[in-house]
Amino acid sequence: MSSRISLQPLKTPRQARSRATVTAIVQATARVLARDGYAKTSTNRIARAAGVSVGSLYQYFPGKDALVLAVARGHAEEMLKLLSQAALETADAPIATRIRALVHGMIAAHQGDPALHKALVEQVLHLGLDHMADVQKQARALVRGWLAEHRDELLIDDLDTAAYLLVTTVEAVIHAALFDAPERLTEPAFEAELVSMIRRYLLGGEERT
Amino acid sequence: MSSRISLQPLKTPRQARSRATVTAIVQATARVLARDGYAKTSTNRIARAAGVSVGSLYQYFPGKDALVLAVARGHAEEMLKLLSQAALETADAPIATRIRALVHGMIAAHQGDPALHKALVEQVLHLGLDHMADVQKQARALVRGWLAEHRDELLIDDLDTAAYLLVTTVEAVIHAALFDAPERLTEPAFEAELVSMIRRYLLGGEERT
DNA sequence: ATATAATATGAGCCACCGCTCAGGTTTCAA
DNA sequence: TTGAAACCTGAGCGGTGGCTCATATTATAT
Repeated sequence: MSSRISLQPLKTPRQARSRATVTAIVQATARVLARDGYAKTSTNRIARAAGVSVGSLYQYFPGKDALVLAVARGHAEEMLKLLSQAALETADAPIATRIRALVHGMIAAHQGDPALHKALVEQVLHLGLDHMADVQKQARALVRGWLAEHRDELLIDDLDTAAYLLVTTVEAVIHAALFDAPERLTEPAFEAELVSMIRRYLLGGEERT
Repeated sequence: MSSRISLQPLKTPRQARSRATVTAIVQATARVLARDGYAKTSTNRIARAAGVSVGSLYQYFPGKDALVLAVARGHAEEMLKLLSQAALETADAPIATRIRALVHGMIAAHQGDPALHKALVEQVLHLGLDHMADVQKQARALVRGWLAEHRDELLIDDLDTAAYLLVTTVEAVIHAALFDAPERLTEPAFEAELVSMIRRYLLGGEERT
């Protein structure tokens, strides 16, 4: 199913000039993706937006997919950093607070450039998730570790499945909202409800919302 | 953003022969979508797979998108039917049972043709969700009504937000699993965990999984 | 200063895609 | 039986997209 074609950059730039070219191309990819959406994103367009010729583009990237993947990887790593940072900052806070912080962070991270996120979700599905498998694995490991810290306070037993479910749920729900009603992401009610779903899943409790 | 172009079929077939052609085309669309994925799906391919000429195709559908939408709509309505049916069949059962039945039904419905579902998710994102908005609205209304039936037993207050969150979560989680690990859908642990997340969200409770 | 490697250019090839249209075949009603 | 309407056909048009390659420019090493 998933192509085994390498999507890694081809030649690694040696001079400062070419390194600038490469970053310009990646940034342009993000811009075009955000502005024109998936369908209208072409290598020629990207090259033009980067102020670079198509030839240069193909000197460093094997094709369109590699570019998109590069952008997607960058963003995924941003998310990952954000996640671990939020976990660190709330290290001593009660669990409920930590949950809120994590969910809030994830939602906030998607506010920035919704159009880009939409295009990326679309494209990543198209390319196949296996190219992002490692990043997702890291995210799950992070959450799993965090669940383990609070193990005795939690209702769940199977930490692996729980971590998978949590990561998937938060990501998927945010993405879904992004697509069919971006303004919902800013509504406090939405965030609060997602938080309380997770909180009750992990902690139980009879308190109403 | 979203095109206002009508995606309805153009001419309505009058003779039995042409009705057969139309259904053959729609079915072929589903097959090609499932087999070749979004990228390689073209009108010529669909026509060939349907044993029909492109010309015939364009006599009944304004374009590629209309075809995909027709398939997507069909599947969405199947889901809807399945949902309301499951709700009816468990009308007198305790809530926990109903939750399990609904989740199980949704998961089971995606077992059939995972590849087709993948392609559809991809395509629907690509076309814009607004074309499916009515179906999703119906689904939310259904769940909302079902929540209202049990209102006094539930911890939630804002039924609308809850319904939105529930529909989105179940759909999104299933789709996510479909993409990065289809076999997970068959694991009982996965289903059980999703069920208990929802159960505790709605009912609270301290019982462990 | 000069040779060599690294980098950049962009017109254009080829393959494919959505879609049309002029002309054939089948069905139906009178 | 016959004419009109419904239906089907498929070569091919216009367009685009991914990608290459012959050539030009710039950096580096000696």
